[in-house]
Amino acid sequence: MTTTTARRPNTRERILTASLDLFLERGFDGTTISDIERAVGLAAGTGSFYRHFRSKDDVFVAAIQRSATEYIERFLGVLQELDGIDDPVERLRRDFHMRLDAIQTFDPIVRLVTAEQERFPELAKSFTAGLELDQWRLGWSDHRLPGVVMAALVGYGQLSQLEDSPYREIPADEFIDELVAMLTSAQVVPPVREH
Amino acid sequence: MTTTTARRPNTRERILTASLDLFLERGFDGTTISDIERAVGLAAGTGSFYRHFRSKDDVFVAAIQRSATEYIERFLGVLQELDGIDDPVERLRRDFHMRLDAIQTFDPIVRLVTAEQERFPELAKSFTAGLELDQWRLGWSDHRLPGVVMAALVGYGQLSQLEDSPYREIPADEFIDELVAMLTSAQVVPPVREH
DNA sequence: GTCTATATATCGATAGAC
DNA sequence: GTCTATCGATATATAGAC
Repeated sequence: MTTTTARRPNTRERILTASLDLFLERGFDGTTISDIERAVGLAAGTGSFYRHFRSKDDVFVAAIQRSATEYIERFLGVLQELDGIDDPVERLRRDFHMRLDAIQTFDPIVRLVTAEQERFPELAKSFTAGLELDQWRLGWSDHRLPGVVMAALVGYGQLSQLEDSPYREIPADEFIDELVAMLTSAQVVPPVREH
Repeated sequence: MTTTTARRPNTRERILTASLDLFLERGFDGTTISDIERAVGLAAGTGSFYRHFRSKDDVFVAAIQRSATEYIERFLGVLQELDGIDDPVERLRRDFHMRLDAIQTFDPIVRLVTAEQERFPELAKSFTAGLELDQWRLGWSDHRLPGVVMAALVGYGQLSQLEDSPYREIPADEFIDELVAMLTSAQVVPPVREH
């Protein structure tokens, strides 16, 4: 019903998703405009791409920012969902699963951004803003366990994605259950959030 | 005293170190031969580089492999040094410090290699061979704590290098001491190595 | 909105004079 | 061992026909 650009042709959207895949796979320099055109069904080598984006830099920034938005939205969504859970232990478990999912899903994108952060310095902030790791506000001096547990979760997220890592043998459920058990037995189950 | 190539002119060596810095900073594609020539004092744009290396791929592989060698040598050196320590707790502490140091020092290089692993698949193995994370051979089914602790160490290594991370406030000494304390109080202090 | 054709620039690499 | 000059390939981006 709008008359501007939301009509129908989603070529721009398809370029956005296809180019993100290519950037993740081959990096910024390793991806050519022709690659992007080919990926969305346009003839490679022709400048058809430029009817949808002004430059290669443009589509990179747009693709990353779209991911960052999606990331933060998912993060906040699950966080809201968590508020409906009464049992603090179960809430903690779900919280860990959500964080692990976020780490594993968006890790490649974060790596891409950090790899290209000399060229696009402002993009790095799009992600660091979303993930507040010290949400509990339990300082290191008060209790050490939460800090260790959170680090372990991040470490597991990294290690379980490595090729020959023994952590691939450990299911995420079990690892998280162990972290939750450590916290509960030490009686350190903080309120996950307060609004 | 040899007559082959070990005479004096260290231009090759200087290219090696300079190009590694450039690759780390700008990536493989982002670094040009002219950049390398300029960095070592040769006239940019002339092919003087090619009197020392046959191609850009060549210098990349050589630079990475040199780093991998240095990495493994340091790793094994500290490991040998560790054998001279009788107190198992102190040995564990030193072991953790060594691993953390390795993680933090070589993390940028590992990131570079993984980013470029489509172009140089064989290089990825240069590093994974060195760092055996399940050295203890304590499986997850036997004891869970060592797996959690090792993941925490890796996670701390990553998190303490992030810009705005609260983990920057936690000294490595304290974090490692906490991990060691957790293991000792649970009476899980494995022999770090057997030869 | 897509293609043809092309301008412009840069990069990796080589041949050859010094 | 370093520089001059250059080839060939490929990349971003543009102008214009359809």
